[in-house]
Amino acid sequence: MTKRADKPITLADVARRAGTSTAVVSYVINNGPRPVAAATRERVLAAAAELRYRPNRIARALRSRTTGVVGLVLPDASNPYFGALARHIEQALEKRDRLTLVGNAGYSADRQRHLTERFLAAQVDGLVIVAADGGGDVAAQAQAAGVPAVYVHHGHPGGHAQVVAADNQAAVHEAIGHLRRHGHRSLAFLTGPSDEGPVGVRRAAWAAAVTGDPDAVLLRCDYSRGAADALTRHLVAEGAMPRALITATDEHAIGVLSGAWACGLPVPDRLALISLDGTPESAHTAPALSVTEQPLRAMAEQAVELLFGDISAALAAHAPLVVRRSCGCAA
Amino acid sequence: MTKRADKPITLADVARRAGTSTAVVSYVINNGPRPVAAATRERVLAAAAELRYRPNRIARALRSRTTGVVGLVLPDASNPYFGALARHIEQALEKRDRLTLVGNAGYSADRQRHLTERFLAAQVDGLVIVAADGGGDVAAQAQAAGVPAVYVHHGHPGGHAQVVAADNQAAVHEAIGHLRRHGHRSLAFLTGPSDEGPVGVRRAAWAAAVTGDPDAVLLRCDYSRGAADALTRHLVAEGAMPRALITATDEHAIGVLSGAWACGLPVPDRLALISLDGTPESAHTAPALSVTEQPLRAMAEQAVELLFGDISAALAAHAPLVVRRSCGCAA
DNA sequence: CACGACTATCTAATCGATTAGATGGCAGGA
DNA sequence: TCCTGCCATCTAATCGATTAGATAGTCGTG
Repeated sequence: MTKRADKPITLADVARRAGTSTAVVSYVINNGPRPVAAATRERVLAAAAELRYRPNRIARALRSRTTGVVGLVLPDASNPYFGALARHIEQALEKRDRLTLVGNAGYSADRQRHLTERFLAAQVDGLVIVAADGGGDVAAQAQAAGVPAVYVHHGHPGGHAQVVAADNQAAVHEAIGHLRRHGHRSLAFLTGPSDEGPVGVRRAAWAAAVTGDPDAVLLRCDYSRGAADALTRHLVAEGAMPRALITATDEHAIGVLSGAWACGLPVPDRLALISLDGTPESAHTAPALSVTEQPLRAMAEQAVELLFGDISAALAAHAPLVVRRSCGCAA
Repeated sequence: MTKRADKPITLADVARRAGTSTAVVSYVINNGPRPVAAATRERVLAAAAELRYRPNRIARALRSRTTGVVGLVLPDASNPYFGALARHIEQALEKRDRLTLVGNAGYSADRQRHLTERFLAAQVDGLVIVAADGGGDVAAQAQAAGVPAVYVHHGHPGGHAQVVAADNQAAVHEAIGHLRRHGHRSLAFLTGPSDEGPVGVRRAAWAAAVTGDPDAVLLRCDYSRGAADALTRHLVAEGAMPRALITATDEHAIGVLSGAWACGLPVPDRLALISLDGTPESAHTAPALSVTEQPLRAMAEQAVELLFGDISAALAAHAPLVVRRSCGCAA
């Protein structure tokens, strides 16, 4: 990266121009902590404007020990669920005048730890962690350094950091209830390879609700459209495709839709489908997905409030059932 | 945000523990600029490890005038195209040991400018700008402050910042050629409300290729699935739906697919479709979209290389045609 | 007219890491 | 033995903003 050419304007430059000390300039810029005479204030403001002075937040951060920057650890921003969540978190932080440092940790505990370490070195004021299955307790790592941290979407079992998540159990019950009202008695469930995190909660809620049903099938594949697509084609070819399915994520649901289309399996006529994420994606698939909609915005806002200590505990937000076409309801 | 409780370990603490001056500790931590005796180096390293010393990058930044942080200005991270691009950019920066500050400017020139201002105050070492239609020339704003900046996806007309974009014109030609080989003579084009940026290039390339064809229809709607969905339903209801369509973005294509499904219009039989983005989304729609695939990763890497001065000009990257189902080709 | 009580400003220490210049010690050559 | 060089290390200035403590003016009152 090319070196910056001209030296930037400093507080001292403005002070010189306005004929005051650096202290009064600082008082003017920050409206305090001491008052400044109106006339002087004018001169300072004018000088700052003329020189196009821009306060150096790094210097301020060094002195005040707070950077106004919050770190956001994500699994993968290109997954629309996490992308949307990230966007809402960034917005909630922006509203509080904080900047957001992001990092994608993928699904690796190591990279998660490494990223957190770098954020801590950068002196972030706080950390929002969107954890994937099986990471370490990075919030503890941050808290050991005196930096507040909260989890969103997925907490660390045994850790004592706050966690913001939707009420997944209620969501699953709504989905199951709805499909049963459509007359389905046997409900399959498609989830990821492990049972950690909110996805595990979802699976457990399903399992509890279908105990006693010998036909209740548990399917698993990676969290990707491609994997769900392939699995669907395979099941259809084997004649083993269930008639009603709940998917743990939209990625799964979209992959199933794609596989079903490729096999000529009509949805919802031959396959009723409800997904448990409800990202904005789900409204415009073919057919449109019925979902329980994770309140991403509310979750993001709660996480930030928690981080700032504005609230002391997160409420499990309700994930309402949004009925569209894939469950079998009419348009 | 709660204040941090215990005072952090500083270089001076390590020096005291190791029985040396702060200078040697610094030399050890940074491997230079002066050599340190092996025995001393050991002692310093040991002391640092015992105290769990973590260098304060803010202090380092103040002194060295470089923060190791790059700002990334996005329109909207929850749009999967931008989300995926953001992810690749973050990764390319990470590879060079830089942290990424993100901000979503929406589609507002004002918020774009505001965000840039904040990034500059935070002393970013550089700026990667993914601009939406109609923003101001924020790269110029950065360069005036001596901070290098590059545009990705969309440059600013008249600005003299570097721009990384795919070869959209070639992509459009490939798409048109492919649909013509399917026997379509009349090709419609769906784009956004304005003709700025790469989308404008795409539209212009289409317009040039279909001059003389009185049936070539230009359609416009907002960059959202919902808008494209609604437009499609409307056109089908009016009997005005074209038989072959190129969409400027995947968002448009997905909306069209969704609308077509809802109207019972079969794709590709009654509507052949090619989209010009080719995000990962497009592989798992129903039916799978044929696209010209924007080389997001290559674009992200070029942008970062450009920012660091590793290359002096961007090559318009090729956006290959990926044939799937929506154009009418068989699986 | 002088003194306390303010008000408006200035001076200078501070945050933590970097690094040029100063210093001390030891080896080898004259 | 003394000097030159070199190596390892130390001292202290520096980056830019913040802010407590010191210092000038100003006003009112006894």
